Amino acid sequence: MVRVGLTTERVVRAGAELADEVGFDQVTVSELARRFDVKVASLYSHVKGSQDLRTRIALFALEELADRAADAIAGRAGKDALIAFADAYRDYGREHPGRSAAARLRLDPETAAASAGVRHARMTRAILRGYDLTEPDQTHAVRLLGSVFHGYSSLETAGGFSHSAPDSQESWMRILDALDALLRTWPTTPAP
Amino acid sequence: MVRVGLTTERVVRAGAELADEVGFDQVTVSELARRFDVKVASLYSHVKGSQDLRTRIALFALEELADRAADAIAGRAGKDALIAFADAYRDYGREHPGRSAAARLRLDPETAAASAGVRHARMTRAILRGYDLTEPDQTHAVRLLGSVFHGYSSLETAGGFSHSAPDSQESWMRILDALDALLRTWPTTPAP
DNA sequence: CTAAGTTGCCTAAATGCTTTAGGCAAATGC
DNA sequence: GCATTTGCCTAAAGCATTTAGGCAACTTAG
Repeated sequence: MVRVGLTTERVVRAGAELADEVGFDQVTVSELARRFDVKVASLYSHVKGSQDLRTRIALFALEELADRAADAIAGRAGKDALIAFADAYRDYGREHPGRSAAARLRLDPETAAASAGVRHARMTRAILRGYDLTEPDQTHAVRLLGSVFHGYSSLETAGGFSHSAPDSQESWMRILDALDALLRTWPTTPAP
Repeated sequence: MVRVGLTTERVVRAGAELADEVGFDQVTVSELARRFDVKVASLYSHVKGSQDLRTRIALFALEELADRAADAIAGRAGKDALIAFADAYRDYGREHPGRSAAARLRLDPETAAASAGVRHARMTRAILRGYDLTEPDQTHAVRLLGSVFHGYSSLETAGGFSHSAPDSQESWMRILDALDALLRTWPTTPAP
């Protein structure tokens, strides 16, 4: 009996790769076992089950994405920072569609609170310090940016913007220009 | 043998209700059979299988949502129309989380092209006629609005905005104010 | 270096969802 | 009333999930 050297870490990482290949909701403990050339039951020592595996992949993706975003904004400010930050999200979604979908998994409140999700929120606030927003407008803006990054990435991955002009890259740049302009002139009071 | 009176229509509708109760990705042909008090195999005359069922629920949701959005914008223009339209999306997500998730299912290109998705795109363009955007800025704006509606609804359903101030309704209103302002002053050329 | 303990992977088995094949009975139409 | 279509059935095979219990291979202490 040869030991493959499984650990929770390695299982989750392989799960993330599998997600990128076949889609996050097609990730299965059985397929993972096949890839490790190991019996299914063996994985249950490292992962509580299918749901636990998915949650762990989600946490892993959130962490990885937060690391990338942090790298992207380091040493930048203002619009530069906004663009680098936004690009980190979009690029992650294009390079790792499965992990990106995983990062959007609904987590229960305690898990979410202990996840890298809070780093994402903090970084978004940091970006917004380059603009002149008072609380609670800053919170509204955090939610807007989250929605746009999340939504755009999701639609783009679903193929929503392919096969039609102008290309996605063009729209993305113009949307970021627009968001930058919006944040600089954020309407304090409802427009007439 | 009593006949229940199954049709594809009824099966799909029940599937949509099931999705709202247990979540779109927990929808199962078996559970549906249980609810109709019918054997599983019986459903396979009405639906090709699990994947087909999910796709049909997605198409149903897209249609229903398009109808609602169309009602919402009828007789309105400008910011009024924008808000009514956006609210239709958000309300649908809150009333029908499962169907709303279904509407975000990735469809293959031909299916998508034949779906109510194209009505959504057309309506979004109609909203934007109230603003002074030239092509291709209109397309960029369509994509931005799609991302925001999609993303906000998805994050809100995931519980992202609960348990923190200000409440989601407040943010939503301020975000729509901001989008309206943005569309009225859409930056034609990248800001410096 | 060996014995004891721990860990890693195994076999076995139950449960449940999916899907196909083929059959009988109820509704429908001539 | 009879034939056809349609609706739901039984049966069975395949695969994913999950738990229980076992043996072999590492690790560590004496």
